[in-house]
Amino acid sequence: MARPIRPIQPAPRPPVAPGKESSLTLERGLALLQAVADSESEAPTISDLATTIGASRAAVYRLLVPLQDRGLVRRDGSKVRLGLGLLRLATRVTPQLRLAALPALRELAEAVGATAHLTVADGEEAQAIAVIEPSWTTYHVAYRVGTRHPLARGAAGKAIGLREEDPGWLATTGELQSGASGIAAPVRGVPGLRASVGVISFQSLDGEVVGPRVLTAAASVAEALR
Amino acid sequence: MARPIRPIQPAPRPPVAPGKESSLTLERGLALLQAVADSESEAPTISDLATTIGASRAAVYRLLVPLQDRGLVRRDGSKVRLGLGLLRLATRVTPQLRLAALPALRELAEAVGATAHLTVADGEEAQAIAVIEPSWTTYHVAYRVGTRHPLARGAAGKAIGLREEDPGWLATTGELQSGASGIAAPVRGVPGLRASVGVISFQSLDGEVVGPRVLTAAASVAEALR
DNA sequence: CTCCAGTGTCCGATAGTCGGACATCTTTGT
DNA sequence: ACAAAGATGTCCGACTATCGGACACTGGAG
Repeated sequence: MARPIRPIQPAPRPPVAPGKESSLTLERGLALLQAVADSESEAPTISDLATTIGASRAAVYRLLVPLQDRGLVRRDGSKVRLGLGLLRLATRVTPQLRLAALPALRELAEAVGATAHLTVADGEEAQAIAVIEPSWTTYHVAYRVGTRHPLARGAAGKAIGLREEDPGWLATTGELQSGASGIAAPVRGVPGLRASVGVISFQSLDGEVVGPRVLTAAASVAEALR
Repeated sequence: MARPIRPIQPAPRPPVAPGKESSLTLERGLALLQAVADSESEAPTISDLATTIGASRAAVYRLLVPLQDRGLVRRDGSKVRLGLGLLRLATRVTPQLRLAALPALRELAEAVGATAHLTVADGEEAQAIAVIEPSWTTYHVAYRVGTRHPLARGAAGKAIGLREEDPGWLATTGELQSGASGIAAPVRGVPGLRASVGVISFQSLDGEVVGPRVLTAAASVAEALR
Protein backbone atom coordinates (compact mmCIF):
# COMPACT_ATOMS: atom_id res chain seq x y z
CA MET A 1 0.00 0.00 0.00
CA ALA A 2 1.17 3.56 0.46
CA ARG A 3 4.27 3.43 -1.75
CA PRO A 4 5.51 6.61 -0.06
CA ILE A 5 7.24 7.97 -3.14
CA ARG A 6 10.57 6.62 -1.94
CA PRO A 7 11.80 9.99 -0.65
CA ILE A 8 15.41 9.43 0.22
CA GLN A 9 15.97 5.70 0.58
CA PRO A 10 15.52 4.64 4.22
CA ALA A 11 18.24 2.00 4.47
CA PRO A 12 19.86 1.92 1.08
CA ARG A 13 22.48 -0.78 0.85
CA PRO A 14 24.19 -1.96 3.97
CA PRO A 15 24.99 -5.41 2.51
CA VAL A 16 26.44 -4.11 -0.72
CA ALA A 17 30.18 -3.75 -0.58
CA PRO A 18 31.03 -0.09 -0.76
CA GLY A 19 33.67 1.16 -3.15
CA LYS A 20 33.53 -1.89 -5.37
CA GLU A 21 30.77 -2.29 -7.87
CA SER A 22 30.48 -5.81 -9.14
CA SER A 23 28.13 -8.15 -10.94
CA LEU A 24 26.19 -10.55 -8.78
CA THR A 25 24.83 -12.61 -11.63
CA LEU A 26 28.20 -13.22 -13.21
CA GLU A 27 29.65 -13.94 -9.81
CA ARG A 28 27.05 -16.62 -9.31
CA GLY A 29 27.56 -18.00 -12.77
CA LEU A 30 31.27 -18.40 -12.21
CA ALA A 31 30.65 -19.86 -8.78
CA LEU A 32 28.44 -22.36 -10.53
CA LEU A 33 31.17 -23.24 -12.99
CA GLN A 34 33.63 -23.61 -10.15
CA ALA A 35 31.20 -25.80 -8.26
CA VAL A 36 30.92 -28.11 -11.24
CA ALA A 37 34.69 -28.28 -11.52
CA ASP A 38 35.11 -28.98 -7.81
CA SER A 39 32.66 -31.86 -7.63
CA GLU A 40 35.09 -33.89 -9.67
CA SER A 41 34.12 -37.53 -9.51
CA GLU A 42 30.95 -36.95 -7.55
CA ALA A 43 27.52 -36.41 -9.01
CA PRO A 44 26.83 -32.70 -9.34
CA THR A 45 23.08 -32.43 -9.84
CA ILE A 46 21.19 -29.21 -10.30
CA SER A 47 19.76 -29.21 -6.81
CA ASP A 48 23.20 -29.85 -5.35
CA LEU A 49 24.61 -26.96 -7.29
CA ALA A 50 21.80 -24.70 -6.14
CA THR A 51 22.58 -25.32 -2.49
CA THR A 52 26.33 -25.18 -3.10
CA ILE A 53 26.27 -21.70 -4.57
CA GLY A 54 23.43 -20.61 -2.33
CA ALA A 55 20.84 -19.77 -4.95
CA SER A 56 17.48 -21.10 -6.00
CA ARG A 57 17.17 -23.94 -8.46
CA ALA A 58 15.48 -21.66 -10.94
CA ALA A 59 18.55 -19.44 -10.92
CA VAL A 60 20.79 -22.42 -11.67
CA TYR A 61 18.64 -23.31 -14.65
CA ARG A 62 18.98 -19.81 -16.03
CA LEU A 63 22.70 -19.66 -15.43
CA LEU A 64 23.31 -23.01 -17.07
CA VAL A 65 22.00 -21.83 -20.43
CA PRO A 66 24.86 -19.49 -21.32
CA LEU A 67 27.42 -21.85 -19.83
CA GLN A 68 26.06 -24.65 -21.97
CA ASP A 69 25.94 -22.51 -25.10
CA ARG A 70 29.64 -21.77 -24.74
CA GLY A 71 30.48 -25.40 -24.07
CA LEU A 72 31.83 -24.71 -20.60
CA VAL A 73 29.49 -27.27 -19.08
CA ARG A 74 27.35 -30.00 -20.54
CA ARG A 75 24.39 -31.90 -19.22
CA ASP A 76 24.72 -35.63 -18.84
CA GLY A 77 21.24 -36.78 -17.97
CA SER A 78 20.45 -34.96 -14.76
CA LYS A 79 24.12 -34.49 -13.98
CA VAL A 80 26.27 -31.52 -14.91
CA ARG A 81 29.81 -31.99 -16.21
CA LEU A 82 32.53 -29.67 -17.40
CA GLY A 83 32.52 -29.00 -21.13
CA LEU A 84 35.18 -28.82 -23.79
CA GLY A 85 34.96 -25.10 -24.30
CA LEU A 86 37.32 -24.82 -21.36
CA LEU A 87 40.00 -26.63 -23.34
CA ARG A 88 39.69 -24.14 -26.16
CA LEU A 89 39.98 -21.25 -23.74
CA ALA A 90 42.94 -22.79 -21.93
CA THR A 91 44.75 -23.13 -25.25
CA ARG A 92 44.75 -19.37 -25.51
CA VAL A 93 46.27 -18.90 -22.07
CA THR A 94 49.76 -20.15 -22.84
CA PRO A 95 50.57 -17.61 -25.57
CA GLN A 96 49.55 -14.76 -23.31
CA LEU A 97 51.58 -16.32 -20.51
CA ARG A 98 54.58 -16.42 -22.82
CA LEU A 99 54.14 -12.79 -23.78
CA ALA A 100 54.08 -11.75 -20.15
CA ALA A 101 57.25 -13.66 -19.34
CA LEU A 102 59.33 -12.68 -22.36
CA PRO A 103 60.84 -9.42 -21.04
CA ALA A 104 62.18 -11.02 -17.88
CA LEU A 105 63.49 -14.02 -19.84
CA ARG A 106 65.16 -11.76 -22.37
CA GLU A 107 66.95 -9.85 -19.66
CA LEU A 108 68.02 -13.06 -17.94
CA ALA A 109 69.34 -14.62 -21.15
CA GLU A 110 71.33 -11.53 -22.08
CA ALA A 111 72.75 -11.07 -18.59
CA VAL A 112 73.85 -14.66 -18.11
CA GLY A 113 74.68 -15.42 -21.72
CA ALA A 114 72.72 -18.65 -21.68
CA THR A 115 69.37 -19.87 -22.96
CA ALA A 116 66.56 -18.88 -20.57
CA HIS A 117 63.22 -20.62 -20.27
CA LEU A 118 59.85 -20.62 -18.53
CA THR A 119 58.60 -24.10 -17.68
CA VAL A 120 55.20 -25.05 -16.28
CA ALA A 121 54.00 -28.24 -14.65
CA ASP A 122 51.27 -30.15 -16.43
CA GLY A 123 50.35 -33.22 -14.43
CA GLU A 124 53.50 -35.22 -13.78
CA GLU A 125 55.44 -33.56 -16.55
CA ALA A 126 57.09 -30.22 -17.14
CA GLN A 127 56.63 -28.34 -20.39
CA ALA A 128 58.73 -25.50 -21.78
CA ILE A 129 56.41 -22.57 -22.47
CA ALA A 130 58.84 -19.88 -23.49
CA VAL A 131 62.50 -19.97 -24.50
CA ILE A 132 64.85 -17.06 -25.14
CA GLU A 133 68.36 -17.45 -26.49
CA PRO A 134 71.02 -14.80 -25.84
CA SER A 135 71.94 -12.64 -28.82
CA TRP A 136 75.63 -12.05 -28.19
CA THR A 137 77.06 -15.51 -27.48
CA THR A 138 78.96 -17.60 -30.00
CA TYR A 139 77.33 -20.81 -28.86
CA HIS A 140 74.27 -21.44 -26.75
CA VAL A 141 71.81 -24.23 -26.06
CA ALA A 142 68.95 -24.51 -28.53
CA TYR A 143 65.88 -25.50 -26.55
CA ARG A 144 62.51 -26.02 -28.12
CA VAL A 145 59.26 -24.58 -26.87
CA GLY A 146 56.87 -27.40 -26.10
CA THR A 147 59.54 -29.81 -24.91
CA ARG A 148 58.29 -32.06 -22.12
CA HIS A 149 60.15 -34.07 -19.52
CA PRO A 150 59.39 -35.62 -16.13
CA LEU A 151 59.00 -33.21 -13.23
CA ALA A 152 61.60 -35.15 -11.26
CA ARG A 153 64.44 -34.63 -13.71
CA GLY A 154 66.32 -31.49 -14.62
CA ALA A 155 66.58 -28.19 -12.80
CA ALA A 156 63.44 -26.79 -14.45
CA GLY A 157 61.22 -29.62 -13.21
CA LYS A 158 62.80 -29.98 -9.79
CA ALA A 159 62.61 -26.26 -9.07
CA ILE A 160 58.84 -26.36 -9.47
CA GLY A 161 58.70 -28.68 -6.48
CA LEU A 162 60.71 -26.40 -4.20
CA ARG A 163 58.86 -25.26 -1.10
CA GLU A 164 59.01 -22.03 0.79
CA GLU A 165 61.52 -23.39 3.30
CA ASP A 166 63.87 -24.69 0.59
CA PRO A 167 66.56 -22.56 -1.02
CA GLY A 168 65.23 -20.33 -3.75
CA TRP A 169 66.99 -22.04 -6.62
CA LEU A 170 68.82 -25.25 -7.52
CA ALA A 171 71.33 -26.52 -10.08
CA THR A 172 71.60 -29.83 -11.92
CA THR A 173 73.98 -31.26 -14.46
CA GLY A 174 73.42 -33.82 -17.16
CA GLU A 175 70.00 -34.95 -15.98
CA LEU A 176 68.23 -34.30 -19.26
CA GLN A 177 71.15 -34.02 -21.64
CA SER A 178 74.66 -35.17 -20.85
CA GLY A 179 76.97 -32.21 -20.66
CA ALA A 180 74.21 -29.69 -20.10
CA SER A 181 73.82 -27.80 -16.84
CA GLY A 182 70.79 -25.95 -15.58
CA ILE A 183 69.85 -23.55 -12.82
CA ALA A 184 66.19 -22.83 -12.11
CA ALA A 185 63.96 -21.15 -9.55
CA PRO A 186 60.23 -21.60 -8.92
CA VAL A 187 57.76 -18.88 -9.82
CA ARG A 188 56.13 -18.12 -6.49
CA GLY A 189 53.10 -16.19 -5.45
CA VAL A 190 51.01 -16.76 -8.56
CA PRO A 191 47.97 -18.79 -7.52
CA GLY A 192 47.18 -21.62 -9.88
CA LEU A 193 50.57 -21.68 -11.52
CA ARG A 194 53.27 -24.26 -10.90
CA ALA A 195 56.19 -23.05 -12.93
CA SER A 196 59.89 -22.28 -12.90
CA VAL A 197 62.33 -19.94 -14.63
CA GLY A 198 65.87 -21.02 -15.44
CA VAL A 199 68.86 -21.11 -17.72
CA ILE A 200 70.61 -23.94 -19.55
CA SER A 201 74.20 -24.06 -20.70
CA PHE A 202 76.77 -26.51 -22.01
CA GLN A 203 79.38 -24.71 -19.93
CA SER A 204 79.39 -24.90 -16.17
CA LEU A 205 77.28 -22.22 -14.52
CA ASP A 206 78.53 -20.37 -11.44
CA GLY A 207 75.68 -20.76 -9.00
CA GLU A 208 76.84 -17.92 -6.80
CA VAL A 209 76.46 -15.51 -9.67
CA VAL A 210 73.73 -17.00 -11.80
CA GLY A 211 71.50 -18.27 -8.98
CA PRO A 212 70.50 -14.82 -7.72
CA ARG A 213 69.89 -13.62 -11.26
CA VAL A 214 67.57 -16.52 -11.94
CA LEU A 215 65.84 -15.80 -8.66
CA THR A 216 65.29 -12.20 -9.69
CA ALA A 217 63.97 -13.22 -13.08
CA ALA A 218 61.53 -15.65 -11.46
CA ALA A 219 60.31 -12.86 -9.23
CA SER A 220 59.85 -10.58 -12.26
CA VAL A 221 57.81 -13.20 -14.05
CA ALA A 222 55.69 -13.71 -10.96
CA GLU A 223 55.16 -9.97 -10.80
CA ALA A 224 54.14 -9.83 -14.45
CA LEU A 225 51.57 -12.54 -13.86
CA ARG A 226 50.26 -11.26 -10.55
CA MET B 1 0.56 -8.42 -38.76
CA ALA B 2 -2.52 -10.58 -38.28
CA ARG B 3 -1.25 -12.14 -35.03
CA PRO B 4 -3.64 -15.11 -35.49
CA ILE B 5 -4.49 -16.49 -32.12
CA ARG B 6 -2.72 -15.49 -28.94
CA PRO B 7 -6.04 -14.47 -27.34
CA ILE B 8 -4.70 -13.17 -24.08
CA GLN B 9 -1.29 -11.52 -23.81
CA PRO B 10 -1.31 -8.45 -26.04
CA ALA B 11 2.37 -8.25 -26.96
CA PRO B 12 4.29 -9.08 -23.84
CA ARG B 13 7.74 -10.08 -25.05
CA PRO B 14 8.43 -10.01 -28.74
CA PRO B 15 12.20 -9.54 -28.27
CA VAL B 16 12.59 -12.15 -25.57
CA ALA B 17 13.28 -15.62 -26.91
CA PRO B 18 10.25 -17.74 -26.18
CA GLY B 19 10.57 -21.06 -24.46
CA LYS B 20 14.11 -20.46 -23.29
CA GLU B 21 14.82 -18.42 -20.22
CA SER B 22 18.42 -17.39 -19.99
CA SER B 23 20.73 -14.99 -18.20
CA LEU B 24 21.80 -11.94 -20.12
CA THR B 25 24.42 -10.83 -17.64
CA LEU B 26 26.20 -14.16 -17.57
CA GLU B 27 25.95 -14.33 -21.33
CA ARG B 28 27.71 -11.01 -21.57
CA GLY B 29 30.32 -11.98 -19.03
CA LEU B 30 31.19 -15.10 -20.97
CA ALA B 31 31.21 -13.16 -24.22
CA LEU B 32 33.68 -10.86 -22.54
CA LEU B 33 35.89 -13.77 -21.55
CA GLN B 34 35.70 -15.11 -25.07
CA ALA B 35 36.56 -11.71 -26.48
CA VAL B 36 39.67 -11.57 -24.35
CA ALA B 37 40.65 -15.03 -25.51
CA ASP B 38 40.06 -14.20 -29.16
CA SER B 39 42.12 -11.02 -29.22
CA GLU B 40 45.20 -13.17 -28.83
CA SER B 41 48.26 -11.14 -29.68
CA GLU B 42 46.40 -7.88 -30.13
CA ALA B 43 45.75 -5.29 -27.51
CA PRO B 44 42.42 -5.93 -25.82
CA THR B 45 41.63 -2.73 -23.97
CA ILE B 46 38.50 -2.09 -21.97
CA SER B 47 36.97 0.18 -24.55
CA ASP B 48 37.69 -2.36 -27.27
CA LEU B 49 36.01 -5.08 -25.28
CA ALA B 50 32.99 -2.88 -24.68
CA THR B 51 32.42 -2.39 -28.39
CA THR B 52 33.23 -6.02 -29.16
CA ILE B 53 30.55 -7.42 -26.89
CA GLY B 54 28.22 -4.55 -27.58
CA ALA B 55 27.88 -3.16 -24.09
CA SER B 56 28.84 0.01 -22.30
CA ARG B 57 32.22 0.43 -20.71
CA ALA B 58 30.65 0.63 -17.30
CA ALA B 59 29.23 -2.84 -17.86
CA VAL B 60 32.65 -4.18 -18.77
CA TYR B 61 34.07 -2.79 -15.55
CA ARG B 62 31.42 -4.52 -13.51
CA LEU B 63 31.82 -7.80 -15.36
CA LEU B 64 35.58 -7.78 -15.02
CA VAL B 65 35.43 -7.86 -11.24
CA PRO B 66 34.18 -11.44 -10.83
CA LEU B 67 36.32 -12.63 -13.73
CA GLN B 68 39.37 -11.15 -12.10
CA ASP B 69 38.51 -12.54 -8.67
CA ARG B 70 38.43 -16.03 -10.12
CA GLY B 71 41.67 -15.52 -12.01
CA LEU B 72 40.07 -16.01 -15.41
CA VAL B 73 41.42 -12.69 -16.62
CA ARG B 74 44.04 -10.32 -15.29
CA ARG B 75 44.74 -6.69 -15.92
CA ASP B 76 48.08 -5.79 -17.40
CA GLY B 77 48.18 -2.03 -17.24
CA SER B 78 45.25 -0.94 -19.34
CA LYS B 79 45.21 -4.24 -21.22
CA VAL B 80 43.23 -7.33 -20.34
CA ARG B 81 44.78 -10.78 -20.59
CA LEU B 82 43.62 -14.28 -19.88
CA GLY B 83 44.33 -15.50 -16.36
CA LEU B 84 45.63 -18.71 -14.91
CA GLY B 85 42.37 -19.77 -13.35
CA LEU B 86 41.52 -21.18 -16.75
CA LEU B 87 44.39 -23.64 -16.47
CA ARG B 88 43.06 -24.87 -13.14
CA LEU B 89 39.62 -25.35 -14.60
CA ALA B 90 40.94 -27.06 -17.72
CA THR B 91 42.79 -29.54 -15.52
CA ARG B 92 39.45 -30.73 -14.22
CA VAL B 93 38.05 -31.31 -17.70
CA THR B 94 40.14 -34.31 -18.65
CA PRO B 95 38.99 -36.58 -15.81
CA GLN B 96 35.36 -35.89 -16.65
CA LEU B 97 36.14 -36.48 -20.30
CA ARG B 98 37.66 -39.80 -19.37
CA LEU B 99 34.63 -40.79 -17.32
CA ALA B 100 32.33 -40.04 -20.23
CA ALA B 101 34.37 -42.14 -22.64
CA LEU B 102 35.00 -45.16 -20.44
CA PRO B 103 31.83 -47.17 -21.20
CA ALA B 104 32.38 -47.03 -24.96
CA LEU B 105 36.07 -47.85 -24.57
CA ARG B 106 35.27 -50.75 -22.27
CA GLU B 107 32.89 -52.23 -24.77
CA LEU B 108 35.35 -51.76 -27.61
CA ALA B 109 38.22 -53.36 -25.70
CA GLU B 110 36.16 -56.39 -24.71
CA ALA B 111 34.70 -56.86 -28.17
CA VAL B 112 37.98 -56.64 -30.03
CA GLY B 113 40.18 -58.13 -27.37
CA ALA B 114 42.71 -55.35 -27.62
CA THR B 115 43.66 -52.26 -25.63
CA ALA B 116 41.33 -49.36 -26.43
CA HIS B 117 42.17 -45.70 -25.99
CA LEU B 118 40.87 -42.15 -26.31
CA THR B 119 43.48 -39.72 -27.62
CA VAL B 120 43.16 -35.94 -27.90
CA ALA B 121 45.22 -33.43 -29.82
CA ASP B 122 47.12 -30.84 -27.81
CA GLY B 123 48.95 -28.52 -30.13
CA GLU B 124 51.14 -30.60 -32.43
CA GLU B 125 51.04 -33.64 -30.20
CA ALA B 126 48.55 -36.32 -29.32
CA GLN B 127 47.96 -37.37 -25.73
CA ALA B 128 46.31 -40.53 -24.44
CA ILE B 129 43.46 -39.49 -22.15
CA ALA B 130 41.86 -42.82 -21.32
CA VAL B 131 43.03 -46.40 -21.78
CA ILE B 132 41.08 -49.60 -21.22
CA GLU B 133 42.61 -53.05 -21.42
CA PRO B 134 40.48 -56.11 -22.19
CA SER B 135 39.79 -58.41 -19.28
CA TRP B 136 39.76 -61.78 -21.00
CA THR B 137 42.90 -61.83 -23.14
CA THR B 138 46.11 -63.61 -22.22
CA TYR B 139 48.27 -60.83 -23.57
CA HIS B 140 47.46 -57.29 -24.51
CA VAL B 141 49.27 -54.01 -25.03
CA ALA B 142 49.89 -52.01 -21.87
CA TYR B 143 49.47 -48.35 -22.81
CA ARG B 144 49.88 -45.54 -20.37
CA VAL B 145 47.48 -42.67 -19.86
CA GLY B 146 49.30 -39.42 -20.51
CA THR B 147 51.55 -40.82 -23.22
CA ARG B 148 52.30 -38.23 -25.88
CA HIS B 149 53.50 -38.58 -29.44
CA PRO B 150 53.49 -36.49 -32.63
CA LEU B 151 50.16 -36.08 -34.35
CA ALA B 152 51.67 -37.32 -37.60
CA ARG B 153 52.65 -40.74 -36.32
CA GLY B 154 50.51 -43.66 -35.26
CA ALA B 155 46.88 -44.41 -36.02
CA ALA B 156 45.63 -42.43 -33.01
CA GLY B 157 47.28 -39.22 -34.13
CA LYS B 158 46.64 -39.59 -37.84
CA ALA B 159 42.98 -40.36 -37.32
CA ILE B 160 42.50 -37.00 -35.65
CA GLY B 161 43.45 -35.35 -38.92
CA LEU B 162 40.91 -37.24 -41.00
CA ARG B 163 38.36 -35.05 -42.75
CA GLU B 164 34.76 -35.67 -43.54
CA GLU B 165 35.53 -36.84 -47.07
CA ASP B 166 38.17 -39.32 -45.90
CA PRO B 167 37.37 -42.87 -44.84
CA GLY B 168 36.10 -43.11 -41.29
CA TRP B 169 39.07 -44.96 -39.88
CA LEU B 170 42.65 -45.90 -40.67
CA ALA B 171 45.25 -48.48 -39.68
CA THR B 172 48.98 -48.22 -39.10
CA THR B 173 51.71 -50.66 -38.15
CA GLY B 174 54.92 -50.10 -36.29
CA GLU B 175 54.86 -46.31 -36.43
CA LEU B 176 55.16 -45.78 -32.72
CA GLN B 177 56.37 -49.18 -31.56
CA SER B 178 57.77 -51.80 -33.87
CA GLY B 179 55.48 -54.79 -34.03
CA ALA B 180 52.44 -52.90 -32.78
CA SER B 181 49.42 -52.22 -34.98
CA GLY B 182 46.69 -49.67 -34.44
CA ILE B 183 43.30 -48.82 -35.85
CA ALA B 184 41.68 -45.51 -34.95
CA ALA B 185 38.77 -43.27 -35.92
CA PRO B 186 38.24 -39.58 -35.26
CA VAL B 187 35.63 -38.39 -32.76
CA ARG B 188 33.39 -36.23 -34.91
CA GLY B 189 30.67 -33.76 -34.16
CA VAL B 190 31.96 -32.54 -30.80
CA PRO B 191 32.84 -28.87 -31.23
CA GLY B 192 36.14 -27.94 -29.68
CA LEU B 193 37.44 -31.47 -29.46
CA ARG B 194 40.08 -32.95 -31.75
CA ALA B 195 40.29 -36.56 -30.64
CA SER B 196 40.29 -40.16 -31.79
CA VAL B 197 39.28 -43.54 -30.46
CA GLY B 198 41.23 -46.65 -31.35
CA VAL B 199 42.73 -50.00 -30.44
CA ILE B 200 46.32 -51.21 -30.27
CA SER B 201 47.56 -54.76 -30.61
CA PHE B 202 50.76 -56.72 -31.09
CA GLN B 203 48.86 -59.05 -33.37
CA SER B 204 47.62 -57.99 -36.74
CA LEU B 205 44.16 -56.46 -36.68
CA ASP B 206 41.56 -57.30 -39.30
CA GLY B 207 40.46 -53.92 -40.55
CA GLU B 208 37.28 -55.24 -42.11
CA VAL B 209 36.10 -56.44 -38.71
CA VAL B 210 37.72 -54.06 -36.27
CA GLY B 211 37.38 -50.88 -38.31
CA PRO B 212 33.60 -50.66 -38.09
CA ARG B 213 33.72 -51.46 -34.38
CA VAL B 214 36.17 -48.63 -33.77
CA LEU B 215 33.95 -46.38 -35.84
CA THR B 216 30.96 -47.27 -33.68
CA ALA B 217 32.90 -46.67 -30.49
CA ALA B 218 34.04 -43.26 -31.74
CA ALA B 219 30.42 -42.38 -32.45
CA SER B 220 29.43 -43.51 -28.96
CA VAL B 221 32.07 -41.33 -27.39
CA ALA B 222 30.96 -38.40 -29.52
CA GLU B 223 27.41 -39.01 -28.39
CA ALA B 224 28.46 -39.12 -24.74
CA LEU B 225 30.21 -35.78 -25.12
CA ARG B 226 27.58 -34.07 -27.22
C1' DC C 1 50.16 24.24 -23.70
C1' DT C 2 46.04 22.19 -25.43
C1' DC C 3 43.66 18.46 -27.27
C1' DC C 4 42.38 13.90 -27.68
C1' DA C 5 41.77 9.23 -26.12
C1' DG C 6 41.05 6.43 -22.61
C1' DT C 7 40.12 5.17 -17.53
C1' DG C 8 37.32 4.82 -13.50
C1' DT C 9 32.95 6.05 -10.97
C1' DC C 10 28.26 7.78 -9.86
C1' DC C 11 23.25 7.81 -10.39
C1' DG C 12 18.25 7.29 -11.66
C1' DA C 13 15.29 4.51 -14.66
C1' DT C 14 14.64 0.34 -16.67
C1' DA C 15 14.59 -4.28 -17.47
C1' DG C 16 16.60 -8.59 -16.07
C1' DT C 17 16.74 -11.42 -12.31
C1' DC C 18 14.99 -13.71 -8.03
C1' DG C 19 12.74 -17.44 -5.83
C1' DG C 20 8.23 -19.29 -4.36
C1' DA C 21 4.84 -22.17 -6.36
C1' DC C 22 2.97 -25.54 -9.62
C1' DA C 23 2.72 -29.45 -12.78
C1' DT C 24 5.14 -33.77 -14.11
C1' DC C 25 8.11 -37.78 -13.69
C1' DT C 26 10.86 -40.92 -11.24
C1' DT C 27 12.17 -43.41 -7.15
C1' DT C 28 11.47 -45.44 -2.53
C1' DG C 29 9.00 -47.73 0.94
C1' DT C 30 5.52 -50.95 2.77
C1' DA D 1 0.64 -52.36 -6.58
C1' DC D 2 -0.12 -48.05 -4.73
C1' DA D 3 1.08 -44.13 -2.31
C1' DA D 4 4.35 -41.06 -0.53
C1' DA D 5 8.56 -38.71 -1.11
C1' DG D 6 11.88 -36.56 -3.90
C1' DA D 7 13.48 -34.30 -8.12
C1' DT D 8 13.10 -31.91 -12.37
C1' DG D 9 11.73 -28.18 -15.27
C1' DT D 10 8.82 -23.95 -15.92
C1' DC D 11 5.91 -19.87 -14.95
C1' DC D 12 4.99 -15.41 -12.85
C1' DG D 13 4.85 -10.97 -10.20
C1' DA D 14 7.84 -8.25 -7.05
C1' DC D 15 12.05 -6.52 -6.46
C1' DT D 16 16.54 -5.32 -7.11
C1' DA D 17 20.64 -5.72 -9.72
C1' DT D 18 21.97 -4.02 -13.93
C1' DC D 19 22.24 -0.65 -17.71
C1' DG D 20 24.45 3.21 -19.87
C1' DG D 21 24.76 8.25 -20.15
C1' DA D 22 27.37 11.67 -17.84
C1' DC D 23 31.18 13.54 -15.16
C1' DA D 24 35.93 14.03 -13.26
C1' DC D 25 40.87 12.51 -14.04
C1' DT D 26 45.01 11.05 -16.08
C1' DG D 27 48.54 10.70 -19.59
C1' DG D 28 50.53 10.98 -23.94
C1' DA D 29 50.74 13.30 -28.67
C1' DG D 30 51.01 17.30 -31.53
